[in-house]
Amino acid sequence: MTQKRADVEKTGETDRSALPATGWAVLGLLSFGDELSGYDLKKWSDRSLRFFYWSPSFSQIYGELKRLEKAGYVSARSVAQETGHRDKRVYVITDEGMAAVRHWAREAPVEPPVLKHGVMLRLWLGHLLEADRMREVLGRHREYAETMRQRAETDGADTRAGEAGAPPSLVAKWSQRYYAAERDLADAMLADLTELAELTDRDERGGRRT
Amino acid sequence: MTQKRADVEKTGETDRSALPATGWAVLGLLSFGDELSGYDLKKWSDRSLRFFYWSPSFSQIYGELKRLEKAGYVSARSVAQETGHRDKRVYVITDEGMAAVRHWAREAPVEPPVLKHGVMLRLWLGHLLEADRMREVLGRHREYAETMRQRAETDGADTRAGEAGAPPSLVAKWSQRYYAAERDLADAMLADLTELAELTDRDERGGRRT
DNA sequence: TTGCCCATGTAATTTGTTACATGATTTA
DNA sequence: TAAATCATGTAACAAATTACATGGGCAA
Repeated sequence: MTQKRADVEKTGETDRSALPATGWAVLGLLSFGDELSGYDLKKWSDRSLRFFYWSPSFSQIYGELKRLEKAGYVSARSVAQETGHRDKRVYVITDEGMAAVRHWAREAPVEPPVLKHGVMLRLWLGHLLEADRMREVLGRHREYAETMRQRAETDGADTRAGEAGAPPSLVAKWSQRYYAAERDLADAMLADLTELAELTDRDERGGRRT
Repeated sequence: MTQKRADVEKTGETDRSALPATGWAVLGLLSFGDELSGYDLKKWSDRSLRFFYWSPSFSQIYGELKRLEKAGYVSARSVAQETGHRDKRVYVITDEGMAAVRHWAREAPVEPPVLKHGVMLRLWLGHLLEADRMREVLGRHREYAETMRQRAETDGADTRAGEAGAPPSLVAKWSQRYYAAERDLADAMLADLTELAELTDRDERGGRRT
């Protein structure tokens, strides 16, 4: 029950290479080389990061960009829009930024995956639920997983920005398989539920209890 | 790109049935009927919730318990310890608490799962990594998944507190399968990596480029 | 003429973490 | 005698969300 203690010495200096994971994620998007606005980054993260690492909100992306700029990892410029649109602020990764992400990707310890599975949280409370509600929730989740799988498939090409017809990246492939597995897991649980119902049914008929 | 807007009317009243998911998780633990301390809850959540819904920190559990008590969903009493230990504060769910979780489990909309997969975040940055680092990270993740699978198996009996030899709950089964799938997904990616290396190798020998 | 898309950002709030304080008991 | 376990809690901070402000263009 040890409360984790960071093994960082507490010198008064702020570690400039320290960023929250979201910061690395945003810098990672930029590391593919394009000059992008906060808005672009949000859209792109919705069709890439989203499948394996949640997509940050607009305000967070804007915040991270500011932090990255201050750290010297990205540089920004304003571009005027053709039509009456508001000016756009676009960002590119700097050499220092590139070196920093590379270093992070190669050296930083990998945190274990975080899973917050709302569906299972409900089903875990099975003693408070009717079987029908369980089936309903599971059915919906099955559809969600299948939809995500399809999206991972179609958006997979986007992972390498631009490059049309590029082969799906390893992670894009992983995502497709992950959501396929999630769908199959839902099916398996649905089957478990049916089996359980049959057992109960038989027991009731026979007047037995296990 | 719609910024989500809660469909709750903004009457000045605070909705007493509103709780963060963590609050429901803690109340859920208590809904199994035992009288437990914050410390107990943390330990138990580490071997149940953890597998499908992250385990809150001590301080959070203590905070949530306070909130639940204020809402009337749990009641607390202090019990003296035999030996010199500090007094223990134990909690039981109230009837209102029971009604509230039940209602939540049955009616509340189910949020989609949240996944933050640090491992994939690294591998997604494959253009900055050597194949060896990728293998290393994946190998470690494979071991992590296998360990979690085993723990889900052994801790599964704990899901229904007490009841020795109780059959594994649906969710315990799901967790075991989930981590087995996670392990297999790592193996599949490792295989993809090998295949990719072979292709590159062949191309280099033949002097071709695809 | 309603509502969505583009576009950027601030403010307020909530959620969650780590560090720290305290202290007795048991185990290696 | 060092460490881990039991036990509860506060304070400071970090991370992330929602709400809000602003405003033009475009499609149904």
